[in-house]
Amino acid sequence: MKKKIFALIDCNAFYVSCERVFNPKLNNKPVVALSNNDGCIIARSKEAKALGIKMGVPLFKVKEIVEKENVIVFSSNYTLYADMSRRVMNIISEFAPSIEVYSIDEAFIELTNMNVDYESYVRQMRKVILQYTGIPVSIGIASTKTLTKVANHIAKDDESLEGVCSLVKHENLDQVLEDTNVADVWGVGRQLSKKLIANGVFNAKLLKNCEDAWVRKMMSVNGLKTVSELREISCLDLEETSATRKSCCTTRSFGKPLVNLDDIEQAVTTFARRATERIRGENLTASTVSVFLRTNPFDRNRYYSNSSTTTLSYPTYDTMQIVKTALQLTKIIFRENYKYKKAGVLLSGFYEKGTETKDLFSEARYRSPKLMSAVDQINERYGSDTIQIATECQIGKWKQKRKNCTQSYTTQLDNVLLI
DNA sequence: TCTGGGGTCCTAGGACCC
DNA sequence: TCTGGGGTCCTAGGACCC
Repeated sequence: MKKKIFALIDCNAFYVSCERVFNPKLNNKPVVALSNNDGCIIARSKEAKALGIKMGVPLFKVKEIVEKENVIVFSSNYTLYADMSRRVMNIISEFAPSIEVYSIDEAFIELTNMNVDYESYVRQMRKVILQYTGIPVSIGIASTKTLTKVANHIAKDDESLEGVCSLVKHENLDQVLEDTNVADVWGVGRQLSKKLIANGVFNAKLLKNCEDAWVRKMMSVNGLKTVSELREISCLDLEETSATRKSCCTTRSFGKPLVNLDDIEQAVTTFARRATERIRGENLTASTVSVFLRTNPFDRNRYYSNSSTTTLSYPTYDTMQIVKTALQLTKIIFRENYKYKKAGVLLSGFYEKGTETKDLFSEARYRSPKLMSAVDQINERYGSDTIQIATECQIGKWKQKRKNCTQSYTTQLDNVLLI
């Protein structure tokens, strides 16, 4: 069988890079971007990494370094990041016959049947992405997706490679794998790496040489795929057509703990509305609604967490219907005298709109599409959350912390920079 | 004081069937 | 003294990814 060729394009410190595009003064300075609610650090510039700031740490734990070293801190601006991502992905699409957008800052492409010199071809792509968007990327090339991940790490770590690393005709792949910690292999997370290391499997080369039966027992079927891919046997194809999703969840931590049912209902209403708007945008109806509530899990003294799920008597994308259901579920699981920190609404059991099983009353139920599409159009034009459900329309006590957020430079006309 | 959000997949175990 | 075998489906929990 002909060897396949994949490339993985990964934006460097993506959120930080987005901020730098619109504020070049940030170049060469330590910069970090935060998760929602200004909780954890989820993107770091090279300079911030060099200060020892780890991925995913809560901001308050590195406060000293941040203050002492003048680290510049941004609240996350997903509107901006999503739009910049779209631009990067569009450029990548022009360079490859097929693309899998794997996350907001990553994409796989397949180069198998392209009659080009892979390395110089992706270098050209890298140059164009930087020129058109200002976003620097790293690219790994290899014969399996798992190996492109390894290649990508090397491209990021070794500056002499100028952003591109190919393992396609690498003389000593085994040496590369030996230098790769087992925990850094794609598909090996915290728990698995602990187990593997306890069994003497420290690096990717040792993992590659494990027996299949042992791997199957240790890491289940997906582990077997990972190991095969380390052996240059491609098991994971490019997933171009994003399969219709199976669930859609909107969840937030609250800016401060909530005690009253009223306040929580307000938040749940917003979550249910947003989730419904999202599935409506994908032309799906949902048949199952779940709500969950929980207190702060870091405070074990008075911890409470619960969820409740119900199946609707018919699938719908009607905001009012889903909000009503979500509020009923909220009342079921709510308990007095707890400080709630987080809640969420999960929709699932999807149907493509129109493929639901019809019954005698279907027509009567579908009286809302016109109203829903009017709402969607208004929100599209004037900004999401322009039209809300009445219970949301007070000052939300649950609103998140977002101390230092930049503007929507690329999606709001009045936020466009003046030069 | 302060600890993200959004997904997918696999497995084990229980309920149920004949 | 002694209690089958083979199957499906569902769910909760745990693992992984970014």
